[in-house]
Amino acid sequence: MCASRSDREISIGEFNRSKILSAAEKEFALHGFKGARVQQIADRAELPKTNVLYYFKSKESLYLALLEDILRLWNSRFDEATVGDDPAEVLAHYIADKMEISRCRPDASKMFALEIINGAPNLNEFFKDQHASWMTGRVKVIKQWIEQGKLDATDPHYLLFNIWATSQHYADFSVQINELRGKSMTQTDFSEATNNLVKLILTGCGLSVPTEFK
Amino acid sequence: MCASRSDREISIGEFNRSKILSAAEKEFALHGFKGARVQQIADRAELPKTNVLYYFKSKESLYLALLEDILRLWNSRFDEATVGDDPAEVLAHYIADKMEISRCRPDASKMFALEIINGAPNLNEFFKDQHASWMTGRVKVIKQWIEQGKLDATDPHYLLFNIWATSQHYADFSVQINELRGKSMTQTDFSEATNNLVKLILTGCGLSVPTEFK
DNA sequence: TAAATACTAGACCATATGGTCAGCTTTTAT
DNA sequence: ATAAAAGCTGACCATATGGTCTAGTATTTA
Repeated sequence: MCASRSDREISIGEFNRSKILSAAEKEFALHGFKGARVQQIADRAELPKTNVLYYFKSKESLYLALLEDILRLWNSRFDEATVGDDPAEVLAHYIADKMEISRCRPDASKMFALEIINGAPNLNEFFKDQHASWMTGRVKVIKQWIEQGKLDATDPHYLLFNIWATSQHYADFSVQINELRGKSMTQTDFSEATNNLVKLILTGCGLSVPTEFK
Repeated sequence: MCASRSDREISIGEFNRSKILSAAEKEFALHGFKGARVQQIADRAELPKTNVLYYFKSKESLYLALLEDILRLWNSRFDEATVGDDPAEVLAHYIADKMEISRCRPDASKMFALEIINGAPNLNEFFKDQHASWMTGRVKVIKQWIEQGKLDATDPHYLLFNIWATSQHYADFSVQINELRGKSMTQTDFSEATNNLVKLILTGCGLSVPTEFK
C-alpha cells in the first residue's frame, strides 16, 4: 500500500521519524497542541505510542520540531526583492508561492494558523525578531515602489496581510470551501484561484497583471 | 472591578450563564474544543467547575450553545440583496460588516475558524445546507451583476472567499498583526483597514468606491 | 412564611493522558 | 563473527480530565 522503506536507502530511524512527523503534522493541524493526542499520532503513523516517544522526547519537542520545519517554508523570492525589481512580477510570484504552499502543505498552514490563534506561545523571540525585521525590510521596499510611482499609495502592512489572508484561506478553510463549491480543489482550480487572486491584488494596487498569470 | 449583577435586573442564572459563555468563548477560541479545559473556563468565569456543569450539561453542550450563537452573527444586509441593488454599495457594506465582527467579536471568529480547521465536526447538516443555499443565492446575484456589466467578470465563489479571508484575518491572526505592527489595532486602525480592503476588493472587481469608504 | 425551586460546592470517580523503564530484538560497524 | 549501537515495546505510573453525587444554602413563589 503506502509508504515503505526501500532497504538501505535510509535508516529505519529516518524512515520512522518522517512517518511520525507527517502523522503529527496532521494531528496538530486538526486539534492544535493541547488537543492533539500522542496516541492518535502513533495510530496514524502505525507505530506504538512508546515508539513515538522514543524518537521524540516529548509531545512538545515533536511539536517544536515540526514548527521549526514549517517556518522555513516561508522563505521566498520576495525576501530578496529590491526597489529595482518590478513590483508586478515580484508580488504575483509571491502570491503564487503562497498559494502553492496552501495546495501542497495545507496541514503546515493549518498548524501555523492554530499556533497564531493560540497566541503564538511557541514562537520564540528569535523568530519574532526575524519576522519583524523581514517585515520592516519588505515594507521599506514597497514604500519605495510607491514613491517611484510604480504602485498606488497603500499601506504596505495591509497589502501583505491581505496576501497572507487570502492565500492561507485556501488551506485553512479548505473544508468550508469544498463544502460550498460542492467539490474539492484540483490543481487546475488552484491555478485559476491563483490567477484570480493575482488579478485582484495587483489591480487593486494599480499594477497590471503579468501575462503568465492570465 | 468588572462585571457585576445589579440586583433584580437579571436572575443569578442568567448572569452566571453569560459569564460562563463569555469565558468559554475565550477558552475555545484559544484551544479549540478538545484543547479547552472545563476547569480553565470555570477559573476565567470565577466560578467553581461544578457550577459550570450545573448550567451546561457538558463541555460539548456548552460548545454547541456558543457555536449556535456565533452562526447567527453571520446574518447581514447582503443576504437580501438583489440584482437591482448597487454592487459597490452592497459589497462595501458587507466587507465593513465582516470587519466589524472581527473587531468586536474576535473570539467568535477564532472559534469558528478552529471549528472549520477541525473539519467542522459540529456543524450539522441543517447549517451546512442553509449555508450552501445562501451561497447559491448570492452567487446567482453576483452573476447577474456581471451579466448586466455592473461588475467585471470574476468567479463569485472566489470573490466571497476573498472577502471572508481578508476580514476574518484581522480577528484570527490578530496576534501576528499586533506583533508585526508593533501595536494593537485601534478602532481608527480598523476603520482605515476597512477602507483599504474595500478599495482593494472593489477596484479589483472594476467597481468604484462609495464616498463613505474613502 | 412555608414550600418549592434555583444555586453552590466539596468530595469523589472512572477514564484518559503524557511519559518512564527495563528488558528485549534488530541493525550496523569492525 | 561479534560486540556495540540502535531500535522496539509491554507494563507501569502520576497526574489531569470530564463528569457525578450529595448535602447543603439562597431565592422565589404561593
